[in-house]
Amino acid sequence: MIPPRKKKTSMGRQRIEIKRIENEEARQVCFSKRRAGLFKKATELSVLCGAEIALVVFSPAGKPFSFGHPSVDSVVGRFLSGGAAPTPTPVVDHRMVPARASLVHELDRQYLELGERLAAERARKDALEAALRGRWGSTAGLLDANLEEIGLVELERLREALERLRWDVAMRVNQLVIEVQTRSVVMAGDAAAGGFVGGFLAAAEEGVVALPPQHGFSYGYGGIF
Amino acid sequence: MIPPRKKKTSMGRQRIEIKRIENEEARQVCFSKRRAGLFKKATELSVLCGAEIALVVFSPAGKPFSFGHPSVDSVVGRFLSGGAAPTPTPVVDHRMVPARASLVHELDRQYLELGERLAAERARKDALEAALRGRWGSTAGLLDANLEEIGLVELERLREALERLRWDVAMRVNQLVIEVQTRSVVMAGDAAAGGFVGGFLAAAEEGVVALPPQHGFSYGYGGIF
DNA sequence: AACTATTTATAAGA
DNA sequence: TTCTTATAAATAGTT
Repeated sequence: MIPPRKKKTSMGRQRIEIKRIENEEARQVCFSKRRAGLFKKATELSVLCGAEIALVVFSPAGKPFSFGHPSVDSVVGRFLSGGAAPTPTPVVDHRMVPARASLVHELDRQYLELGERLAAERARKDALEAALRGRWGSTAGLLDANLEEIGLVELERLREALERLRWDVAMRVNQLVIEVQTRSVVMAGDAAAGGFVGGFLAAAEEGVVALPPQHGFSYGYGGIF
Repeated sequence: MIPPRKKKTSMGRQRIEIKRIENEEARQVCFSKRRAGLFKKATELSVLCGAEIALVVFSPAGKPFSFGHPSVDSVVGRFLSGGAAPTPTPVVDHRMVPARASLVHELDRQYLELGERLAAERARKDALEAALRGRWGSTAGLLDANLEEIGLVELERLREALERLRWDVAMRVNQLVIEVQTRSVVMAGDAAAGGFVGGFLAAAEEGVVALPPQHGFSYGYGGIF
């Protein structure tokens, strides 16, 4: 019996790397699909487990989507007003500020955060020095590190270094973009070959400009970074 | 020919109806798994498409979990204020607390002052980092190079390496948070002791989930990295 | 928007 | 909880 050979009409799902999709159209398509999937998952979680959920997503184009159970407002409200602890704040690293700070108290929080960070910088400097030499000073290097074995202190060190590197590279790239732009005719061929500059020019055309993140200064909270 | 009978050690994934799970334990297990999945999806969406996302989830037990890119507050703030572009400085809603107006003003001044002092402190730290950065590169051949002299190809390679590393670190942190959460009781005492680990644990106990590492780069999409 | 081949997520069980 | 396994569900690349 001859198995009716069905021609493969599709390559099927391919594995992809989780990093920014540079192609604009592909990015938009992916966004649409995954947004749908994300909202579905959120809905299922709230139904299955009775969990309260608030989900707000802005598309790359700036269009807002939201889901809330019972409602975005109620959940966000509960989250924001959850723990305005007026009591003695234990010494907490600035990055670990409880995620429930109120939007209204944001300025207060940043003020405290700065103070805490300032103290933390001083207090941690020595430990930092030790950790650095001990772990990274003479090893194969940052890029070869086995993340599984990295501890919290080293992780923090890594984060800071990354932040700084990212900034340095971004600056260097901006410079290159400017240089390249001034001789676009000459570089046209090379840009296409490398892809990197081309991508940046494309980004530049979108009006994208790397902001100077005051060196390791993080506004974000509610997370490690 | 006797087909080697493989005993089915598992029923595999079974299809379930999307309705409230009445069994409390099963509900908790499901919540844990699906929460992890949901946050992963949210992270992937933000990375792949550069979408701004705020996700807040309360477990059946009332424990809060959150994820935000760039931060929960910034996204929620943008959402509440009608889709305006996110501002580097989170919006403070004065309307809700009119009595605080002057206080806010004063805080604002002190805030700036603190920032200046912090900058000085940071400068010292930078010197240290610079030195260390040089050593890492000795093997990798990238990090110790003078960025001024790095060409496009190398820059692209560096970018890719950073991209990967950034993701790995974020994942590793998420994993640590999860691990730590499972020992919150044991570690509770240490958390109060303060310091980086203490703060980390404190944050973890509150269900804080690591943010995607794209802080410092402004408008949701189009960033360099 | 629809179609599949695959990858990914996850329900059960241990 | 964590690990495993079989299977359901999501989705990347195409049409």
